[in-house]
Amino acid sequence: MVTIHDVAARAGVSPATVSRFLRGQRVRSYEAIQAAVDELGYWPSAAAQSLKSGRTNTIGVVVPDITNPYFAAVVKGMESVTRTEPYRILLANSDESGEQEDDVLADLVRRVDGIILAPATEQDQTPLHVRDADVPLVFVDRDLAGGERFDAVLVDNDGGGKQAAEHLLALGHTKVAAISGTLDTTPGRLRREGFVGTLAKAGIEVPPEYDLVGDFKEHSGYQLTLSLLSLPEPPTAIFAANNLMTLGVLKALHDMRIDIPGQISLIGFDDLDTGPLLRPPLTVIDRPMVEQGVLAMRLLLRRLDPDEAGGSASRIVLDTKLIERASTAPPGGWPAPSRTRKTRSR
Amino acid sequence: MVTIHDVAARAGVSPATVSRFLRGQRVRSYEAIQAAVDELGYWPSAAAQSLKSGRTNTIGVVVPDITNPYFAAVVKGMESVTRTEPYRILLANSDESGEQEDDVLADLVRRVDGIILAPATEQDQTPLHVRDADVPLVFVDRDLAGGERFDAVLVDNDGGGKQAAEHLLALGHTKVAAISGTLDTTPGRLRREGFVGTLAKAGIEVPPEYDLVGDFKEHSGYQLTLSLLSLPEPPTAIFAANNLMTLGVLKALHDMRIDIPGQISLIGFDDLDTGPLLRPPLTVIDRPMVEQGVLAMRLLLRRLDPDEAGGSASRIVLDTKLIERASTAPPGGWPAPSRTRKTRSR
DNA sequence: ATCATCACTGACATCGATTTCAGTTTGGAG
DNA sequence: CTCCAAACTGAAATCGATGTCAGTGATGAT
Repeated sequence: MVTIHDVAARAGVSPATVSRFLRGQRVRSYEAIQAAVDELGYWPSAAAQSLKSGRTNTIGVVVPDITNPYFAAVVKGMESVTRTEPYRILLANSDESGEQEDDVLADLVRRVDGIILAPATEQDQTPLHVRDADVPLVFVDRDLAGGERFDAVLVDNDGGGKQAAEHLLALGHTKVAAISGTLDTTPGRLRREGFVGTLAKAGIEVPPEYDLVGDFKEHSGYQLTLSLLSLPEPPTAIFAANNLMTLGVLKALHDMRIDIPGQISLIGFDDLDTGPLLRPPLTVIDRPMVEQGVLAMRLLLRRLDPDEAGGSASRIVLDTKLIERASTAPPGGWPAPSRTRKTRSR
Repeated sequence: MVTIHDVAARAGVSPATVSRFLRGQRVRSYEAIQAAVDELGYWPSAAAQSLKSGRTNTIGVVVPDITNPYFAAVVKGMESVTRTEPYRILLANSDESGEQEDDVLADLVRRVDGIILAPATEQDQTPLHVRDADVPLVFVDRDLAGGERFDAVLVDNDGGGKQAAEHLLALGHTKVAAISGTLDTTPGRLRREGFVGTLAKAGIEVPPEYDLVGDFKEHSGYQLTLSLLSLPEPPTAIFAANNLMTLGVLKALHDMRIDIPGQISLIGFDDLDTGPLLRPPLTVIDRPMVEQGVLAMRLLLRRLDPDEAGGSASRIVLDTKLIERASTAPPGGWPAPSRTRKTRSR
């Protein structure tokens, strides 16, 4: 490895002068130094720089599942911000597991300047210890109980659940099932509350056998749908609380040859690239994805900027939006009460 | 920040002894040291360790687009391997651009112990300079001209193109279009060659207006399909060389109200989670995804293991597999010649 | 020619952990 | 009780870059 000493020796100056030159200060023998740098192909050691400066120029990003298109988009948004900065992203999967998250965080705090986290559960307090290590922490997608003093980029999950419920109500559904995500995550809990609560206000109770809880993974959407179909009286509409579970529901309905939306309407949370191309095109609650990553990374970089750091926590909450496609319709072929419906496809 | 000196002071020993204890050597006052470590919440500084050891315990991963489900799956595979190792993944997007890739690589070589790369182009020689920095390099998905001396995990792209062609031939198609990926990437070039070459051997030429080249992104699949449809004589089948372009084709065909496979058959390369759920379920050339990431990471870690390093380059080539679904059928409703077809759906 | 000023330079200490080397302590044998 | 080998310990050097500080050299004014 070629060090700053080698460059200094070849240029006939001291390492201090080479260092000054590299940091843009004026130096008498800059030509000789530049030549030495080029000829030796010198690049400063990141480890040595980190040790001296206390900064790693690295951001830790922990998501539950990078193959979930939502998180992939969020990470891409983050990446687009760091591209023009000296920062890089250290990526880790928690696999929706609190323990794995803990392990990974313990390791990350030693290596990064800041962390963006989508916590596996709301209850886990480990992430708060990250603060002890003086590593700024930003939440994205999911919040933490007691995490109010941290920056966060969230969406209005409750409002999204409400939009889904109102859509089904407007179509005239009364036998409505919810497949929620893990209830100790922010989106799992709030989407359900928004959905079930709105139905309750309209006088429609979701009975326990319709009020199911999955784990945000495709398989649970599939399984829970099968259990719904085995009920003596299956629902006429299903709300699935994230993209992967929605796919699971869709697969199960296909496998059981259920007509959508003829027999059962399906509304999901989070749009998919393939959303408009599915059988049938999915009605979903959509939200900004790439933008969430961009915002989260900007918040974090602001904390890392010595001029701008400090200040109270920024808690950004983005709005969700209903995208009506063809997977929802009035129940049992009955006409929708008092409302014109346009089926949209992108 | 609490250092090894603080621990040493509290335990009444020298830093050297603390260091030895932490590395598992026998030490007289291990109880006092352990207590001091716990009470102070000491974790060794990664930067200092890297400086001393010359290792960062970090692997750089550069892919063209993390939102492509294929690459997301590959990265997940890599992650599953590093989980049980002390290594972490530094992720970067090249966005299919050689220049961005160069920038990122120049930065990465200073920070990582090894790099896994899916090169943006086959021609770019920059990655070879990575070798100069003594950083082991493994290719995944895509190869580099002159990169034969590096480890690589690839698939039989040529064979995959051939499978696609044979499938369409068996169905009786003669007016067949190909939407290839960038031709200066391995998969772009080889999939086209396998496809066009196989058709040629069967006596079917793909005329220039059917022989189109996209950029692996959805939009190009969309645009090129529109251009195919505007021809006086559109093809009866389209082969799209990756998942995203296939979606673009599908959207274009939907938007133009083309019946699939009635008017045009579509076969893609790379399966999607939603593949079986699309309108119609897609016939594709499939290949291992997560497994490719696993294999690539294993190869790299082997190079990094001082006991096992060395040795000549491992070049792993995996097989592709045809998955027949409903997006392909004989042209113009004609019956397939001499072959029974089963439509599979997962 | 002399001196004050400014621009630049190099020796050295530093960041935190590890390793070497020259001790010191311990335990057991005699 | 003495001595020796084995086990353990701490001071100091090291990894590579950078910041401090006490200069050295150049420049301009008188």
